[in-house]
Amino acid sequence: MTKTDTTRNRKATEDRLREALKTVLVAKGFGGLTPGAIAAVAGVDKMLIYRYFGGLAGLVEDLAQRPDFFPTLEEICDGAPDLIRALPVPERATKVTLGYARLLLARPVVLELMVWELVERNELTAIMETARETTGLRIVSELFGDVSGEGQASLGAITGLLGAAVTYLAIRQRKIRWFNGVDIKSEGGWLEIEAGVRLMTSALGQN
Amino acid sequence: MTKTDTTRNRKATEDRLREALKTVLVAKGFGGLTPGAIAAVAGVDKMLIYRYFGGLAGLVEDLAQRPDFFPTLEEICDGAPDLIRALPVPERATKVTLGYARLLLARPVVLELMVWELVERNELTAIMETARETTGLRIVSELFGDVSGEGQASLGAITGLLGAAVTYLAIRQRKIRWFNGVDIKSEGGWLEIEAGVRLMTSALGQN
DNA sequence: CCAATATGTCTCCGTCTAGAGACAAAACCA
DNA sequence: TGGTTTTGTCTCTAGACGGAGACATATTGG
Repeated sequence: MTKTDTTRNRKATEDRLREALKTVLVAKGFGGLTPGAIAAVAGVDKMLIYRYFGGLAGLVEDLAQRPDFFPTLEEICDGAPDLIRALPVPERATKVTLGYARLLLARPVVLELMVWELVERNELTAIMETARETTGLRIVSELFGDVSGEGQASLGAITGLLGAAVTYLAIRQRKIRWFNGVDIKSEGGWLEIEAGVRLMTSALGQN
Repeated sequence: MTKTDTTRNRKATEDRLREALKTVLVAKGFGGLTPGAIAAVAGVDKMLIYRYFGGLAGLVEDLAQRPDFFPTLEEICDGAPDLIRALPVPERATKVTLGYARLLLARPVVLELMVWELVERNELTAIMETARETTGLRIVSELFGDVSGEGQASLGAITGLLGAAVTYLAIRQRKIRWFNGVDIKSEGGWLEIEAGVRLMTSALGQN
């Protein structure tokens, strides 16, 4: 008889801890991410975090390395990368940038980990950072591999600027509504941003 | 006889604490910013932070509200706002964006406080945030007040995107060298970024 | 059915923290 | 000079933290 009970069930307990990790991250931020807080939310003893995951770092790493955690190429393209690749470069860059932004806005846990990367470098943030840098480069090359020699500017710098901008705004809107007069917590604000991105990408791919 | 001694001199002690605050902020980040750590660097007792500044919040506020702390309009324009205002919009936006970025890169303490704003909202970050939002808007209006109706995109969204991008990259380069294949810790990387900004601003002001 | 193992709880320790309060000594002032 | 104020140090409390270890109980396998 297979166990689906919730008592004395390791898998279920591990899942409770994983869920509690996300809850605590969003509620208190990474600064309040303590074994005691997670265990309290999960309703178990904090010692199980050490026994099952080797500690807090192991638990976070387990979460961050799930394939569905960080935005993927498929998600950014809404499942149809070929449709995106067929677009002219300015519209392609706009769609990808905003698609990425929308995904980030819908993933508060990811945003919290991305802030953590900006604050300190430890075993956790190092793992997340290298993983995402390589996948990020792959996504750019798969979506813009045909673009080359944008005047004096490299492809990495251009896509990086767009990605940096929306990443910053997505992170910032968690705590602060206004940035430079734009309401980054509202749908209208992000429509303004989309128009801005469209304008700034309009010069792309015209060499 | 005026006191310039360092013992039993309140003003000198206050300055030691102010300097120690900056040292600790850069060395340990805002997470390690404790009264004990600051007092240890300053070589005085932590209780003086409470007595002279009303606590840690007062000390940080004292630092952040110095007029020469955050980048000003004059600094961004390198002392000649009129020269900047006379430039065509694309070059103006490029120069201002990069000038702002260079100032941030040279001010690690400011960067640390800006990360803090992204992480949590407390009495300190609230003060810094509102102060900088208003001055930021003023700077944009003074430098780009003549620009209006950029197609569908608002001025705030465009300058906001540029500012957000370089702010994120400046914050990120403290801990992580690479972003999207660009070495944001090197001068060469920032020259790439400058070229990218120039390309993206080239469509501005052509309506 | 009984022993071995897996699961979960509990207590304990050493460390760090913010901050109050008592105290000592130097400076200032009448 | 001697009292008052300012400047600085020291001790103390109360709480949170990571994490080790002992312990209790449920499950499983022979």
